[in-house]
Amino acid sequence: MPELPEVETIKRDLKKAIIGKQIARISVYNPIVIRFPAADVFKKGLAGCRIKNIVRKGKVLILELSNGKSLVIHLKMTGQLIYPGTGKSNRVSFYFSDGTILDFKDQRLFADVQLLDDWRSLDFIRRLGPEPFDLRNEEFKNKLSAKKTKIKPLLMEQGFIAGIGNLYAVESLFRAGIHPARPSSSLSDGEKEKLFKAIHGVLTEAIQCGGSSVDTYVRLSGKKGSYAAHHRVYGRQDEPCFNCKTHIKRIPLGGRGTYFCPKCQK
DNA sequence: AATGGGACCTGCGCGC
DNA sequence: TGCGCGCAGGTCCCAT
Repeated sequence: MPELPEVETIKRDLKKAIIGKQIARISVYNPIVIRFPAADVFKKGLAGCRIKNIVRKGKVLILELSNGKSLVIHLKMTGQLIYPGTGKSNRVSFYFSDGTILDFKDQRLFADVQLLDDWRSLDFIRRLGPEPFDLRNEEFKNKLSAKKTKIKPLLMEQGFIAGIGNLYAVESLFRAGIHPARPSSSLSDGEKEKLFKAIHGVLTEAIQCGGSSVDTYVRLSGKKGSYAAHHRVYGRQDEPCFNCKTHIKRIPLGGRGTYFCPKCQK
């Protein structure tokens, strides 16, 4: 699932590949994924634009265009951007004036794209919490103290902190040795700091690896990210903990599969 | 007010 | 072999 490290990887890949390129035309194979505006307006609004800059906010990817508008893309779970593409996308293909193609694909039809005048005024963006790498330890501690919610669903809340999903929430909590169902406010100062460092460590390493290719995630080139080999708990139900050999448990929390070591995480 | 659960979707793996 | 079911999860929406 594309979370912060995966979207950041795609952003960096895109920056190297398509900055300055001009969109000549667009093919829409399934208009449902175009959230705004209507498909014909979307196509007309993009034709002739150049890609000026690419930004990431949480899990959202923003392509800033030469006409001042922005293409806002959320990959949700199975969205993919492929470049150079073939035009054989199941959702949308962007044809550049140099003949190359950017394919936007999606298996489950959850991902969406929209063409906006001002991406900063989009509700979802405005409600986002701080970027993990912009957040300071002290601030993070205060935010945790103010909440009584279970820590794992809280970390996945985009309005609390931006970009963390199920996978990186459980990996961070394992590293910090914290049980995922602990109330946020019950964490000691030391635990809060440990968690802060764990989040930074996990996200940093995942970005260095180009993300985690579980399910359908691939980089812009179509190649996989390599961080899945470093997962310590995610998807490892009933397998032995790398630290203590205890079997990894899976419980539903926040409606999602939550993996943890019952011995290492208290 | 905060929290939990279902809906949205489709491919895959499992058990019978 | 083949079918049906559960699961995967980001976000929105509704109910409690």
